[in-house]
Amino acid sequence: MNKTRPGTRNRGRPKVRPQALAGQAPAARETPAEKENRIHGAIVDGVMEQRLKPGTKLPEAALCELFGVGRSLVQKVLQRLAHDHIVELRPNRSAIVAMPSREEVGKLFEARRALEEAVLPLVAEHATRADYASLRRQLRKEHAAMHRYAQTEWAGLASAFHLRLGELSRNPMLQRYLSELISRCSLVVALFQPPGNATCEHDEHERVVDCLEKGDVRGARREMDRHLRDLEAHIQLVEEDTNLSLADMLGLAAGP
Amino acid sequence: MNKTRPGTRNRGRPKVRPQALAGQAPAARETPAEKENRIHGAIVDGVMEQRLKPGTKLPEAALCELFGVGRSLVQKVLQRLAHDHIVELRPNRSAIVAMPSREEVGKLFEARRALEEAVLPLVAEHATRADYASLRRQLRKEHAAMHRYAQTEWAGLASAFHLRLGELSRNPMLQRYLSELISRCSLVVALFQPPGNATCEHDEHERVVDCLEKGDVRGARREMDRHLRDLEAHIQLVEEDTNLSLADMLGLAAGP
DNA sequence: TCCGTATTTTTTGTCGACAATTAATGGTTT
DNA sequence: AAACCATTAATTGTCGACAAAAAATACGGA
Repeated sequence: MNKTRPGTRNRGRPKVRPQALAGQAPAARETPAEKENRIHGAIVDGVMEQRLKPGTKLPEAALCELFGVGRSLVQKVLQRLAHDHIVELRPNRSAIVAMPSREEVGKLFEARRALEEAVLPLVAEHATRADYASLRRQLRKEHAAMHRYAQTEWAGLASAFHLRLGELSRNPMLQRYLSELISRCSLVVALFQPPGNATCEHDEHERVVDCLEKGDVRGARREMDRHLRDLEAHIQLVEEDTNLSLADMLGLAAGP
Repeated sequence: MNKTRPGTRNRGRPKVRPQALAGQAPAARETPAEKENRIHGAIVDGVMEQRLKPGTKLPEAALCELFGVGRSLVQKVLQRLAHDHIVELRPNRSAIVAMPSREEVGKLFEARRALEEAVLPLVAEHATRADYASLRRQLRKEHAAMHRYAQTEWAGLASAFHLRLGELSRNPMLQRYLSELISRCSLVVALFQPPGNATCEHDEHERVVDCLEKGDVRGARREMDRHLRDLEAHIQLVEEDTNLSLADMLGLAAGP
């Protein structure tokens, strides 16, 4: 089901380029946690910016060389990524970038709607006037980016809005779950959305804030639900294959 | 090598008893995943049944000997437990059983209420008559256990009810989040509830099912909210220290 | 006796080595 | 050629070794 072209064998598969990490040398003294976050972040960024497409193999040895660390660390990071559903971890096989099925995507958005709505009452309960002001400021930036056609930036700001709502719930657990779902959603949105075909949401975010500020939680939930269904409706499935090197996908290409 | 003789300066701290794992010998051929689950399960059980109290240190070396595995596996399991917030992982220190603060407990229950209510509409949407029947059957068992004063069994069945609702939502992500929150709640409930002082919930679970079956989602949510607030209200904070051995806490005491 | 410091012991962080498993290759037969 | 099986190569699973960090202990002076 995966192999769309049965005839082609091992063509331009992602290969390691050992000198790639020279450009991104690790900082002077790095704490263990920083090391781990550097690797984790590099992979997450690669996935989010579509350099690492779903199904790409991530062999431990390659990552070790690219980041200049041992396998223990790489394994720990992969473990973490697997828990966030960013990579898929199969026994005795290379880890691969997660490729959610259409059904999973449906469930994913369903879960996100449920959680995002569940968070709104808490936001309304805790948010101060200053919080709303900062939300509005953020929305202005978002609008600006959209009209500048700065797509990646806009995408980032758009999910930042939802993440901020998670913060404003003042509940660490719900916030964490929500961020997880939002990340996964941006992943599939980025994935299934050919560049240039951005969902041009008018001001659905604004409407949510309007309702919240009026104290109309019910209305806010309704708007949010609509907004998220809109988002889901605009994605479409495409699958392809490139032959970039793994180092390139990770943004670790050697400098000039 | 390791000390084989009882410590001369043993102040009753949890210590390792190497022969303890003889009673719980690993099965003939164990797949890697099974191995991992065995360890994970043993610790989870230990925590859930209050043998492992919050703050108990879990040194890697001790766990290695107890379960007869290397440190890699133990580390992986600890990592996983940390992600579930069952243990706390501090850099360069032993992992300890998680000890949630009072505030965290509050937020925890808040999150659980939010999620548990968010799940109910989906349950109402997907559940068949057969599902409700099986729910009722489970409730009868629960009742029976309560009237038999089988506390641990009852506690297990009670959370099984909530877990079942998670299943019936037919949404893997929400189900996972909910299980996580439920586990943590049972942890603190078990923790803060002196044995014998069980919360005697009358039939709050039944009422939720009643509403669901009538299609009254709103009412179900109200009942669930009340039920969970009741539960939270009955816990109280106590902290103490025992001097059982780690092997005992893990239920790995030597056989006959 | 109490407190701050030096030393020893315990414990984790990280790595490479070897075994086990899976994928890739090559050769043989139909 | 295509399918099948044996062999080789690539990759993960698991472990113990060593170094670094923290804790526990021992020591010396006020």
